[in-house]
Amino acid sequence: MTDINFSNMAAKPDSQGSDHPSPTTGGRELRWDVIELLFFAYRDFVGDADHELEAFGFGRAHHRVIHFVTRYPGLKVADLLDVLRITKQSLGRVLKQLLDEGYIVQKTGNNDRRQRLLYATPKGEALVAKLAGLQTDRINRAVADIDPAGVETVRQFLRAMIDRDDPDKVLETIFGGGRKTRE
Amino acid sequence: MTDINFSNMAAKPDSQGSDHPSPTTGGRELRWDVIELLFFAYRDFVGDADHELEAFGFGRAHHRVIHFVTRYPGLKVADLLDVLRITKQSLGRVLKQLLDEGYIVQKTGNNDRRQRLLYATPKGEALVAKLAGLQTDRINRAVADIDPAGVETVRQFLRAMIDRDDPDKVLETIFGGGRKTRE
DNA sequence: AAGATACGTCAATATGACTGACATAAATTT
DNA sequence: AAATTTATGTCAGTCATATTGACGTATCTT
Repeated sequence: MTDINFSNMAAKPDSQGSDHPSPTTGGRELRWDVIELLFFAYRDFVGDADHELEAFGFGRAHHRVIHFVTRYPGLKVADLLDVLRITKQSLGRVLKQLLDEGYIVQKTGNNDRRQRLLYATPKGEALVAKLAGLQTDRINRAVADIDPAGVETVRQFLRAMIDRDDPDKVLETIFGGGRKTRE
Repeated sequence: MTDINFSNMAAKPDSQGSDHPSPTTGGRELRWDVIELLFFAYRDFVGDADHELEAFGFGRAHHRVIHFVTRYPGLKVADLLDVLRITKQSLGRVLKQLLDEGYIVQKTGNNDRRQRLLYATPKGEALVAKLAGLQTDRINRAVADIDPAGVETVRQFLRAMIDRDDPDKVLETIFGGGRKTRE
């Protein structure tokens, strides 16, 4: 068992305690605590799904694709590229696998027949629901001691952490009634 | 301009509105909203640093290493592996680059001379402070409309999202006075 | 002296990302 | 009708980050 009690690890001078005091570095208030909490929270949050995905031979990329396709049926390839902030080529391989293995189907657009609208199959939806269930469990544990108003504050915080300058379609939906791009 | 107003994208039946009502899927309450907010919030959060890192020829892996070394001086290689949840080999290359380019130095442990304790150089600290500054700006914008009690709720939420079963050294520090592993 | 530990490194591999180029079909503009 | 643009798919090559497994060396522990 590696030696335990931080014989080496000195607490940084500017980080006087360890918790929430927003230490300063060079006169600037840096939110080390929130930065690190976000890192660890997200690490463990995606870890839930990662574990499960291994059993399917999928990775995080597959999860992101099938998740958003399930949630926003009829998503176009171009929309997905916006949301995931990856390139067509990166998406291509992952999407092809999900199509080949029957998690997603494509339908030609009605108005524009160049478009391939994406829909999750029941198989795909089941996988997404399973993964979302794991993540929901974690969220529920996390908000167990937080009242509804507090949970709304958490949502407000997360929403405010997101760039709003050029929202993609999914974000417009999330931020509800955005209609920024047209009246 | 791609067609705007969701001519294709049907809102999922179980997601009646778009915002916070915690829709249900198959009788189970799934927190789609928080799941997606976490995805977008983290995407944009790390995006800040990613941009800056390009100028240095570094990636996210470098950031994580130099960040934790700066914040917890004297961190051992083994500790870093615990925190980052990667393998020695993955860490090796990144760490070597940071050493070679003078962002980090190693010192032999006093008690145990097998250990290589890691310390950030001023150059390394400057980079970390710069990146943390960007992330702090985003956090500050996000909490601008949230009162101190609300910010504390956000911290509470993030802390509760983190696995506590086998905390590494850094987490023990963050969770302050944990001392779980020994009296 | 023997064994365990901390670290470094080698080889081979996988995944997810990238750029740039090019092809096709369908829509739009001229 | 012809030219252009758009939406998508794909090819080739590359890069960064991660993996497992094996092995070596110095050092600490037993």
